[in-house]
Amino acid sequence: MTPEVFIQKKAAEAIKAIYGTEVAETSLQVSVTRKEFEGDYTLVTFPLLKITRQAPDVTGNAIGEWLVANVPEISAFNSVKGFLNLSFSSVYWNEALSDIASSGATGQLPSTGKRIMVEFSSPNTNKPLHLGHIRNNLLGDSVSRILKACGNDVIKATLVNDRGVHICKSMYAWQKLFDGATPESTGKKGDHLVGDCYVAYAKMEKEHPEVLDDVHKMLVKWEEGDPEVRALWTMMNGWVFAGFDQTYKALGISFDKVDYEHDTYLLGKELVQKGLDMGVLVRDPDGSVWCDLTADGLDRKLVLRGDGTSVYITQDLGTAERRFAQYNLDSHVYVVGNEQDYHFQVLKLILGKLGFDWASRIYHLSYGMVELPEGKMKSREGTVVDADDLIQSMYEEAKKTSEESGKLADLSDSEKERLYHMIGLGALKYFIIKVDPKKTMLFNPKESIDFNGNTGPFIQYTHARICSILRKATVAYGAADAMGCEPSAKEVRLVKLLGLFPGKVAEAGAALSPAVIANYAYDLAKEFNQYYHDTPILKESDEAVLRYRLLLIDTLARTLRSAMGLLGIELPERM
RNA sequence: GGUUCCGUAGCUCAGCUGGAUAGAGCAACAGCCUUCUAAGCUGUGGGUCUUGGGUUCGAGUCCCAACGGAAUCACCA
Repeated sequence: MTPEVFIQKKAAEAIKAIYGTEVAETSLQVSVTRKEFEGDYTLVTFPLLKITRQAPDVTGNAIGEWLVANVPEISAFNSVKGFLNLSFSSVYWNEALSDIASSGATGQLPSTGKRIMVEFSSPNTNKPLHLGHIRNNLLGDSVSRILKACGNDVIKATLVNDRGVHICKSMYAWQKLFDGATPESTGKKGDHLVGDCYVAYAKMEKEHPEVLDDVHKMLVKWEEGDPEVRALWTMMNGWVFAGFDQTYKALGISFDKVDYEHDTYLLGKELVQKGLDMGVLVRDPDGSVWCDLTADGLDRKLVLRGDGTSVYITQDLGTAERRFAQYNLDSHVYVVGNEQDYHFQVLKLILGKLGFDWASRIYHLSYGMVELPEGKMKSREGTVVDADDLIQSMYEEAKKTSEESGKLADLSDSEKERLYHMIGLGALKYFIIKVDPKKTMLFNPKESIDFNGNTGPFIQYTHARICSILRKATVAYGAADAMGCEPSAKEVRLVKLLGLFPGKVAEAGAALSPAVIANYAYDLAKEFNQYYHDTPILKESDEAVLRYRLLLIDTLARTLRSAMGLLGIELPERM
């Protein structure tokens, strides 16, 4: 039970005892006491004045006195205007720390028995990944971890967009202009080589618009299974996949289930027939099939062309149906940019009309674009921030900063490599993930991502500091040592923060927002650094206090690891 | 034009289901390393929370309108 819920319960008892009125526990407002005031938690008494028919202070004092007299955990109170500030006893905080320490501070919530699929990344195979994809990948990966911590069975899925006009364009340019170049012959990463083909094609089409006809012919041949076109397609996609794998590996991202569009693009047609039979969909005279959404405030939406071929949404309908059935899903999260808000609105509506009750349990995690100071990234204008380049430059930055500090001279080269990668990636991931997903965010390549202040490396550094102390400690300690000390105000603040973790995990899961966890981890790290600055730990002569402090910071380090782990960020023991 | 999202310090961002004097970081300035890691800590300056109404004991938060920005409204994906 959280302290807030505990107070709600006890305050309701107090009101019943004093005023003889039953109030719903959940209607009582409890919050953390602002630091300018004495106390740990605050009960807002304004809403109760209707019941008590007394002035705010009188009401506050009456309830406060009852709580102190009848609830051992509550040791003191003061009432300021409509705010009743309550202090918990040291014993209460010591038990709280003991509980957290013995549970391991993992942030894992009890099982819900639900299975959720999270689809993210879903790249096109005609160009390398860029910063926008990084945001998608990090959000998807982190939300998967968070939903798992919320007690769900999570399946990470991606749908590779490996067929269609876009890849034919790259293929066409390669045939015409690249003289048999391969990743091996050019030393270029496969996805980048294919990306170059795509750029070359765009240029070619601008000068000779007629080449588009050839590309369409190529697409028709692909659909007919023409061996030559298929062989080229297989080869070039292979290059791209190899390149993507490398980038995913560098980002520390993986999938449980990979779908390919060449397998799924024909799905959904049976569903369209079902919709027609149900009368949910209508066929126009030209043979095209539509869903009328005007009653829902939207337009008519095409779901099948007059010639019987699918459009984008057709396969999405079919893929969703297949996934829910095949995996017995309870819900499905799609991590897709907010440019597709309309698409998902339509998708949910149509699936609902087709009679699937799970349609309401489809969630579109709609995230904002990453913009540069000069505006949107445009691949045609060469203003995209390439994922591989960015990861590499973060590594370089981390290496430079670490070498300047000179603290790691005794590490082996491979340990250093690992550490630089961890720090560079930590900086990048945190930078992106700390921002509320739905907001458009800004990235300025000229001011490279910071390593000071509210950043990933700050939290990593805090962790390394704690580890350094724990390494030097010569006494053993355990959860029982939580009881051995009268905690200072700062220690109480830390324990209070530690206790928030499970609630933050739940909040982040409900909101599909890893940013909640990122900001929490920062608060923890910040609070620790202040504590660290003016509270000596290893020099403490009272052994009971020393053990208490070691336990406290150890629990802190564990919580930081768990929280940052949910963001896919590792914390080093030294840096 | 319709729909959706956004607007908080010079810049990048927090602000939980409405609660006390709106918070961090960066940048600027001033301090703190013979003391557990200075990627840190402390302090100073910086705000009519876009604007105007409304709801109520109480609004950055909820409602309405205006202004500003973004996305989308394809027989593209």
